[in-house]
Amino acid sequence: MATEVDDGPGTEPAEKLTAATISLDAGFLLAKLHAGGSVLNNRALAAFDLKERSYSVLALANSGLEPTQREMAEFLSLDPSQIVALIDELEKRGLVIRAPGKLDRRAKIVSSTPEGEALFRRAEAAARDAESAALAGLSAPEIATLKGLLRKALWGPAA
Amino acid sequence: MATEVDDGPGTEPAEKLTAATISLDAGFLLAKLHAGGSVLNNRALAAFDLKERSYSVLALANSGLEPTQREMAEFLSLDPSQIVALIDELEKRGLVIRAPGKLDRRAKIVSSTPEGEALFRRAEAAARDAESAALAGLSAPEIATLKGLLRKALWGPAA
DNA sequence: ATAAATCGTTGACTTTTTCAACTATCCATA
DNA sequence: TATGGATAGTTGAAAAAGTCAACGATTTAT
Repeated sequence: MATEVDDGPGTEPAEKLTAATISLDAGFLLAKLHAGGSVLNNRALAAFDLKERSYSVLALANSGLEPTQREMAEFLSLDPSQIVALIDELEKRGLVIRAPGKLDRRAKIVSSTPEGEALFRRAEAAARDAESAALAGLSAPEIATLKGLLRKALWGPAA
Repeated sequence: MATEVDDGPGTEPAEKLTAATISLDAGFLLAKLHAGGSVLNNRALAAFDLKERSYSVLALANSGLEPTQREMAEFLSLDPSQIVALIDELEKRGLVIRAPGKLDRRAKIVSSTPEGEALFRRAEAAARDAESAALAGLSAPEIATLKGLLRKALWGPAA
């Protein structure tokens, strides 16, 4: 991530390079939209002393799905050691707790404290607003279509 | 990014966490699909001693649009200093050249050498295959819709 | 019982990102 | 037509993120 995006997408200064063939590349488009959204997201989450990463960990801890750290790592496309650091931080702040896995005591299940849940609720609302800003160029049905396609690409028709 | 993705999407081992509300978050979906695609992309580009970053710079140099480094930086959501390093590398390999801007001599226009163009053609084909693999879960029309929505979100209905 | 595999953790290492200078050049305007 | 402020590229340093191999504790397979 770097410069650009000061007031959300749509405010860019010309973008003559959109004519380059790389702007038809899905990977590039995903990266660029993600980059712009990240700026807005992190800006919104900073009010809660969270970043995209710690927010997503907090979200999984709040899911009620009792995820292990390993599952979090895989789901978030992060190295297990990065999860350790993120959870250390959240745990230190009293937002999540580690508990030994019920049927596998090697694993640790991460869940949210009441404080963590309260913070998550507020952060979630802010993140939703940031997403709206990042996708302001799309209508509600278009956003639904977009998300549906992304989900299908990731997990197939099932999910 | 990190672990996962060994044979493209659709080969994941369960993904129980898809039920978490964060998997409805556009930012998360964009990041995750991009992460998976990046692994495939970089794997494919490694055969040409390129990474996603250097490939995208090479692509812009091959666009015929005579981009300046600044324009590249903004378009690729990178810091200008990162562009310097990427171009240094490509220039050292004889794939691109810097030329002073015609009407602004501060700016440097980056364009491709014949060698750079030849390499780009081959790398482009490999990148296309990697994209197909990353989006294997979608049909051709769905991919077109997805790209269209991403482009619209970024640049509005025009582009 | 034993061996191999897995989970979380640590620490080292590399890469990427961020940011503040600095030079050269451009632009505005007095 | 000078002069001041902005902008393009570059450099270098510092912070953050990513990669990877090892280890103890535990589980699974034999």
